[in-house]
Amino acid sequence: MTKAPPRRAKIQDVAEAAGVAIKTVSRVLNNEPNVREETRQRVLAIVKKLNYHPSLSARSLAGRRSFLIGLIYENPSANYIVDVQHGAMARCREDRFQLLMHQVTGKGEEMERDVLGLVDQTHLDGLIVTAPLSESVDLMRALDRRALPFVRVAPNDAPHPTPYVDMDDAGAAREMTEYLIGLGHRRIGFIVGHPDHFASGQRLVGYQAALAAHGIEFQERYVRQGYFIFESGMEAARELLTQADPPTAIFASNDDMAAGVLMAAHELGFSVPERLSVAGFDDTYIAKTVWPRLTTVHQPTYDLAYTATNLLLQMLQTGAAPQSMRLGYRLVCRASTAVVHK
Amino acid sequence: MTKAPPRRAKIQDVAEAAGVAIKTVSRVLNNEPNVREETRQRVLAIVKKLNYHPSLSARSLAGRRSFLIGLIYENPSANYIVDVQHGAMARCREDRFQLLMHQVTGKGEEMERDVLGLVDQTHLDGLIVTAPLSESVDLMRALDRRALPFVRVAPNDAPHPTPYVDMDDAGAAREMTEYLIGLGHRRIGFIVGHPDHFASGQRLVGYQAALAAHGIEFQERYVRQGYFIFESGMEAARELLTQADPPTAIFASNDDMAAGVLMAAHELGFSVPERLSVAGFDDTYIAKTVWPRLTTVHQPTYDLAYTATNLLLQMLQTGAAPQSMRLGYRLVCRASTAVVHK
DNA sequence: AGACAAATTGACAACGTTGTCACGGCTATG
DNA sequence: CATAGCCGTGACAACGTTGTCAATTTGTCT
Repeated sequence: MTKAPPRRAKIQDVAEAAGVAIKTVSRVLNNEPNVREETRQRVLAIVKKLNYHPSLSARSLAGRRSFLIGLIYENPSANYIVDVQHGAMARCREDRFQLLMHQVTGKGEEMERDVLGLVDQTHLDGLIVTAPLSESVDLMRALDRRALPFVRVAPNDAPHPTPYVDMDDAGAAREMTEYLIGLGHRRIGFIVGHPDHFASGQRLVGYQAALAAHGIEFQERYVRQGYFIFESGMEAARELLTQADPPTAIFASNDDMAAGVLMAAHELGFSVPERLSVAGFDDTYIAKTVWPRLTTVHQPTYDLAYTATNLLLQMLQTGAAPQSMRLGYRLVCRASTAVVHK
Repeated sequence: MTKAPPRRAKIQDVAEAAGVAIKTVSRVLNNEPNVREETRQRVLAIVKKLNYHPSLSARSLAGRRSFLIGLIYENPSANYIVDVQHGAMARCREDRFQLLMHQVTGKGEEMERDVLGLVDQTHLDGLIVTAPLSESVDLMRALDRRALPFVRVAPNDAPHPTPYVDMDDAGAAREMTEYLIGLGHRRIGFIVGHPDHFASGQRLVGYQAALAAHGIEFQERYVRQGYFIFESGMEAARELLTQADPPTAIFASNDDMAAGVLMAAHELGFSVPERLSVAGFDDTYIAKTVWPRLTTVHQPTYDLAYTATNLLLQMLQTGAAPQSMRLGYRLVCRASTAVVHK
């Protein structure tokens, strides 16, 4: 019954079985040139037969790289970060890299220590930095000092030679605002995202640009500061809706806050979308599960992460920094917005 | 300006600076006994001064363990899995283990190949298996064959010597059902969870037990099969609500499905909780963001994962399988349930 | 003081790969 | 027909730790 667990095959076993030197096996496994096709096939057959898998540790030690990539994030909504994780994971699998997720604790120096601790302990080959961590100049400098390749899934606020992947936040926000204007709305509330995020400012810029383009006066009283979380959206909406001449539409800088707006609207008796239109941003899972379903900007979260990981792997292989990329968005019109009420 | 990136300190550098052998440094770093306190302090000082961090690869290679733990999951809701991840991550950090998340693709044999591929390639020290993967007897056997320690975050349906961490699904479901009965409901709909999950059956058992205890006849027509996702809850609720004598309350086996029930109720004009009470299960983020907020069972997701990881690390250190554990739940009564309408 | 046990330390060989370099055989070139 | 160069291959030394075991120091008991 109890069979001793079979010893793991090592490169030597494969080499002996194939009648070649271990170095040749190594060459085959790493797709190095200068191996005769016949030899390559013979080795591959044995590898399969023995179910041989090279030891990550040995490879790392000898090859001076860990095949480990880090993904650091601060405190995003679960739906968002899971998409990011899966995008990065998918790309890593293609090249047999492993992904180490790391939720960063603290701010400022404490945050830096946390990240550098991870980097030092695990000897990562590269790092994927999500917003708003990507906005810390100090962190980027520290990573440079360690000569650690990294890419950012975030808009490039502070110019840095490192590549990044982003989307046109300002353009998307402008388009959404224009959509609301097109529905006849003139008093449009806006809830700003977390001040630590560069994207927050960009989305505000887009909102303002749309108003200006349509000759609508920008009014401070229709703008509130939020923090990308549900409660902050609810709170902001309460303030916006309880003033005289309340907005007929509210555009929140992400879906979580937009869901908060819905909650406040329900509490205050504003029916959506009859008396109040609500728009979100991101198109995360929550947008489809609240009632009414949210009109929002679809952000290609999965693809952003996949692409960022792709750039990072390119960097590791070529040693050179590839071009940054900007991915597209698209408006998703659902049930939370409608033509303005009389 | 451009300073050559300083070579990483290695154990030899520490040893020389401290005037001891590398083995002594190794002993200090691994908290091994038989090092004089004075020596220990001297070494630690140098370690700090040089910002020395042992190489994971070298440690793994020499020590024959990877300090890597896998966490595999299938396709759970984002809110749930993020809690699991963070619970496991927190415990890993305490012992300087790293966590490798892995979303499993496929079912049956394909799923097994996927998991074993991960295990073989990374040479994991241990694995955390979440439901419903934990229900595959074949997978568990395969892990045994590889002599890989693992724990399950799931109820123990198929007895296996490996420890698990779970909660009392049947008891919780029974309590929630009794709460609804206490509100005067007699026609209580129930949406079963995904059939692959053992917990689904347990929750149904709890529902049935509550009905029986209060002399309420169990009726098939008030029960529908769901799949733990939003759409399936919505679909099931549509069916339940459009029959003659529809239920006055619906208990969904998780929050995502309960949110779907709310959506269906809105569509069909059933106001919640006035005409229909709705209860969920899990107490994930979604329960607090839908309107009305969901009455649900709080499941200690984070703690389940933390505890499971703790058991796994104990296993790795002692070599023996520790006791399985059962954690507590609690009813969270919010706005989606009310006394039955006339 | 001497003898023995325990605590502390070090030398050296693993661990399983990849990098470097050398070697023989073959092909193309003059 | 010699010669240079490339291709395919292998021998062997890293890589930076931990495990083993022997050597040395320290402590304890007569």
